[in-house]
Amino acid sequence: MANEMLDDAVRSLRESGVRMTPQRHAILEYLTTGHTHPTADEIYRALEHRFPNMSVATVYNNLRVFREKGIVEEMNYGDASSRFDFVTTRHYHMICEGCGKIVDFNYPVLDDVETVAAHLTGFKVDRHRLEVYGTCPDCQSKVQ
Amino acid sequence: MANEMLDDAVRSLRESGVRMTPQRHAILEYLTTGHTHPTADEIYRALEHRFPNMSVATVYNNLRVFREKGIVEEMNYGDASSRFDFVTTRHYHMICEGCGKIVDFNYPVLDDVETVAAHLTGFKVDRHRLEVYGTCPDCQSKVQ
DNA sequence: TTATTAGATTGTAATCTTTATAATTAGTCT
DNA sequence: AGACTAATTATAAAGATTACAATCTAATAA
Repeated sequence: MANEMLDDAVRSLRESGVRMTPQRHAILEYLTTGHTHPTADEIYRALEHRFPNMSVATVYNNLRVFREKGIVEEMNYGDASSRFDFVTTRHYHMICEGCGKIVDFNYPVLDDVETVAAHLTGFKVDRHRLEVYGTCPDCQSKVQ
Repeated sequence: MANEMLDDAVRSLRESGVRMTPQRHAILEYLTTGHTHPTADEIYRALEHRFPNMSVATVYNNLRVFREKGIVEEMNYGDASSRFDFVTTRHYHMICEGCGKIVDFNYPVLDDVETVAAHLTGFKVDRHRLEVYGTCPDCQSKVQ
């Protein structure tokens, strides 16, 4: 079972002159294998047994590179640390205010907002970000 | 020229049992007089000449109170510190990726997104947040 | 295959933002 | 005015992220 997302990312990075190191590859692998929305520290702790000498700075450096190349999206929500999401298909985020859980959901891309916003502000629009906040089913049942 | 927004905020806070101190009043005043989207530190520095003994903690404490009461909105965007926005009418934010400038723009509230998201995820929806990123006119002319 | 070189990693310290804590001060209510 | 309780202050601490210099290594080509 090949990991196409991983392969694509590696290829795309190589093509733009980014070297592939074992640590870098492992971070990409982690992001593309079901681990959604981790923090930098979560990635670091998940990989430190494979790379006992890896520095936290390496995780941050790579996440910055990936962000700059459009491979991952960085999210700051609330007061916690940043979370990083491998960019695949366009989706938005539903965030639980109780436990911080993040769930993806699909919705038609809001192109009209970008058009209107560009017209009103004079900005050259690049992208937008939408997050919906609420209470997840687990936290709903806990409160009752 | 009275500041209605300020008066409303003070009244609403008083009614919910929040005491009005000179520092607290000054922070509200700052937020309602044309200073949009400041950081906690910007507020602190703007007021320290009037309140030489004021602590940074006071600014943070008050911003938390205001946020809990729905008087201000806290925004974390990018890697910088939180910015705080006095809540008036519903609006969204356009953010410049070049210089960090934030401009408000109005757009019909995206109720439908909340409904769909609630249906897809099972969350109980509370609110949403939308930000558009791009390049402001100033930065556009600089780049050329 | 080896040498080269620019980029990547490491380890650590430093920075920056935000929160915690305890003591003091000061609004608000009666 | 007095009492009660919240707010402020000052400081320390925590936590996340970045800076930096030294070392290492992936990619390239001889």
